[in-house]
Amino acid sequence: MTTLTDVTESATSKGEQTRELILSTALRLFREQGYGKTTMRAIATEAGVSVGNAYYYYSSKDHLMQAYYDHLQDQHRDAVESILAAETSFVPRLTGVLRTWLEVAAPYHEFAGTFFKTAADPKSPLSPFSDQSRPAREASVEIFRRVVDGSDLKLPAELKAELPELLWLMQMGIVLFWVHDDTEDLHRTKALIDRSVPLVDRLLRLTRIPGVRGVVNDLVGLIRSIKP
Amino acid sequence: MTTLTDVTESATSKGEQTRELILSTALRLFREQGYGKTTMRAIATEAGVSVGNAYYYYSSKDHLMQAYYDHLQDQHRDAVESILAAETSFVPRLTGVLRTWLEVAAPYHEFAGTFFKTAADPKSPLSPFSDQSRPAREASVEIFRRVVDGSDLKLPAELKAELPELLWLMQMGIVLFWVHDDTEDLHRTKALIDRSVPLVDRLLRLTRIPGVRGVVNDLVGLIRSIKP
DNA sequence: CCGACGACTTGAACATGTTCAAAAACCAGT
DNA sequence: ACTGGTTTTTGAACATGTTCAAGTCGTCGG
Repeated sequence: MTTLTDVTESATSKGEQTRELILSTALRLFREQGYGKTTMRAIATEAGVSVGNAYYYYSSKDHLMQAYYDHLQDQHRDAVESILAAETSFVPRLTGVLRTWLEVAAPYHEFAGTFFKTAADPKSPLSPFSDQSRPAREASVEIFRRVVDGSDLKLPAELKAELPELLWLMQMGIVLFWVHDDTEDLHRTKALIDRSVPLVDRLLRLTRIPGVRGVVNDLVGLIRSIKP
Repeated sequence: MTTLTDVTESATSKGEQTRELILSTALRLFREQGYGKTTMRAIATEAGVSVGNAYYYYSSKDHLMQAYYDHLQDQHRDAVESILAAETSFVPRLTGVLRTWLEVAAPYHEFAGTFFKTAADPKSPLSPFSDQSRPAREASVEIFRRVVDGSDLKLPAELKAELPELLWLMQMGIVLFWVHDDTEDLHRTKALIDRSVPLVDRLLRLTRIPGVRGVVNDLVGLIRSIKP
């Protein structure tokens, strides 16, 4: 299991070291006092650099969040590996991947609200639909593609091709639920995952019924038509 | 069809007049130059009051958006009346209600991005899931309840009871799509509405198939369990 | 008319994200 | 070691949302 300070591990050149120092300081402060209460001045002071220097490496406070998000993605990708290697049935694969996200993101739960606030702005590079977050998005969809491909699911090809993106969308929904979930130990979000995944599984198996098939095809067609 | 300046119609006391003046000035500037570029100072100057005075009536810039949102809701509720009165089949009823939203909100399309940015913050009173926006949300769900109840849809009772909230959620999704839609004349969002509504209709009719019925019941159960 | 009380209004002051011109540090190439 | 250029660093200045102590106005009981 990786930790936060890992971000400094791969530091090499002088400039890179400063960059990583600023990032890890920022993330620590975000975690300790929340995003809103953490000022750029505080980040700079704690990191032992000037305000302007922080802006030299991160052109805005939001970009520090972007960096955090990328870091989170990496952690999730790594943490999910063992599940994808060991498990072959669809339900535990998907459940595992989604619950792993919760674990990885847990330390930042409170701060995540502000993150998604920024991400909701279509003009922000942090928007999950923006061009700039395409790499992160595709990396995330890739995880779900592996969930599907490595499982015992039998599905019509067109649906199987779209499914990873749909699961990614499902995760977006769960994340939205998560940021609003202030129950102890996040048990409502966990319950949502544990109950919705089997439901998805049953829904997918329903596509064998002829009457359902036509609707699903239209649905896939609709999704294709609105995607780009 | 009501217009923006209507907000001043019901003005009575001195204070109320100033309040409405500030709001209409703010909305005009938001529309003309976007939310970000409109400063509180500009609003105050244009309205002929001091900055502090604007804060006396609206405790933050976000609250001016909240007020805008309420205004939008009212307009939508009124504009939808004729459709609900004239039409009895489900598809045109729902399509009409959704497209009417587009028309009412159109002048604020660009500014809406910023609106949903704020609304995405779980701690913001503008969040569609917050306590403070409960009245607006319930009013909106009420519209969809009328869409369902006044239509020729035949559905199992449990599903019919949950459907209005599901349609409200669908509208949230469409709005999310809308804020990202920068095509000419919003034709992608319109296409989404025109194609997804018949699909929803067909999906709902599928619930008559016994195999589907069980899954739908579980789905309704899941939704109920996570609602409060 | 007086005074007092609340509603309203003001603008300067504050906090914080961001910019930028200048200084410092660093790094060849000679 | 010197010089020219590039990278990095600095901190003061700026823009803008927000607060607040003080002022003004309107009204109502006496």
